[in-house]
Amino acid sequence: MPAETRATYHHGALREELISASVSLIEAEGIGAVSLRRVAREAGVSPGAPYHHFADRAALFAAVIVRGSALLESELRQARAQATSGVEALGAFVRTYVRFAREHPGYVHLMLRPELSHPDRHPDAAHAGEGSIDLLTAAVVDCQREGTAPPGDPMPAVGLVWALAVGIVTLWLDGPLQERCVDVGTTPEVLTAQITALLTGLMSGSAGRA
Amino acid sequence: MPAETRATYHHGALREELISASVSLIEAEGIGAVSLRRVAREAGVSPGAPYHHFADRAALFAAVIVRGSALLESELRQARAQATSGVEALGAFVRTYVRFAREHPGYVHLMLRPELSHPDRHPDAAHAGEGSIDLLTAAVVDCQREGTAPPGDPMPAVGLVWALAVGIVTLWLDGPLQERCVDVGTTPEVLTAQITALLTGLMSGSAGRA
DNA sequence: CTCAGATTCTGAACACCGTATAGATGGGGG
DNA sequence: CCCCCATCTATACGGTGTTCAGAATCTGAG
Repeated sequence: MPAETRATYHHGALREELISASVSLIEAEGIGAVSLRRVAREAGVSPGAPYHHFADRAALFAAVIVRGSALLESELRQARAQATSGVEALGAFVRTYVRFAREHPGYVHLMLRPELSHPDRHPDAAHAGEGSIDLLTAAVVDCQREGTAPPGDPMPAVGLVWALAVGIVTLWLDGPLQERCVDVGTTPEVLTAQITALLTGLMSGSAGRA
Repeated sequence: MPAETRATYHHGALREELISASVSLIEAEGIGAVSLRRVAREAGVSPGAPYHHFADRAALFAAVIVRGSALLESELRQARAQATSGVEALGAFVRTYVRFAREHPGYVHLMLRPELSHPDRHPDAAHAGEGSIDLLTAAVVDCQREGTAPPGDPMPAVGLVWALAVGIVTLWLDGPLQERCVDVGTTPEVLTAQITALLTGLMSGSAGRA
């Protein structure tokens, strides 16, 4: 079943291996090195083979995103289960996302480049992250129950925490945050305090509607 | 001097027009539609012509980034001049960045995709954003003088504000923030409160070193 | 004004890319 | 057992980044 000049004519698990090969290739040589032909070559098949499993290149990348989002969501769910309060869960989410991006940069690089997966044509990729957003929303609602987030529409707070995580991850993957700043992923109590402060800011401002 | 089947054999200002055409093309058809040949065609010139002004495709995109960063920096400088405190300046920075991304998405899309400009091979693009970071750092130092940011290394606070801005802009350009959340760019007092709260969190935590 | 040299652009070429198609291969149901 | 059909190969087409020889034009020195 593995690659490496396989013996059988049929691959057996080409679809899954194309997804894995994409992730590995991004992590080894960067997103700029990823092409359908290259991924196929890496899996030991001809350039046309992927088209029996994916409609086009964007569909392959959409499948990578679906897999990565499921992985991330399960880690986020685990992080929330270990948290003892909504605010703690939010801090854990950001830390978990940053750690996930460091451990699986291939998935995250693709998640952050929607032009490669054409979410408008591949709705499964567009909706892949919704489970994670639901978790985030639930944690914000917990905060509202605990009085640590303003009542009303939780979406502004969700968007802000989400943006903070995406920003940290982006700057991390691109390099500048690694070079200039402290490793935010390994200082949980500081980050939790920052998330708390963020929600406090949301509370003190006239948020909820704007 | 304009494009559109020019009369003269020599273009006259091809370098600048290639940069502008890149930005326009991104804004009109998205980053996926941008290729060197297409940009050259848009400027009314043969595929080989750009190579007399740029070493390769990445060099053209690096020049776009340099121009966009200068534009952004001047707007950030203006925002800081109008602020009456360090914290207010930080809020103004984030709002200005978000507004800039909405008004000039072509520049920002390229700034957020370093694999297209190869910053390692084109150091001018790598250092293009440093002026803006210096402004951000100066504002954080102002906060430290005002007692609204913790003393010591300002970089953790700089990184956090920077990440927040990048995250909001990324989610905005990619769509999800537009669909789900409130327009954070038009609610200055709320955002300022959030930045204040962020710095308060940095202060209360054991920040500065980690 | 003339004309040589440097600069800018064209057009053809190369390898690689995404994608489509026709045909070879072989595993699974009658 | 054998035929069907999903899977894979081989090949082809247009588009892309890049190179290069040569044509067109600008420049400035005489």
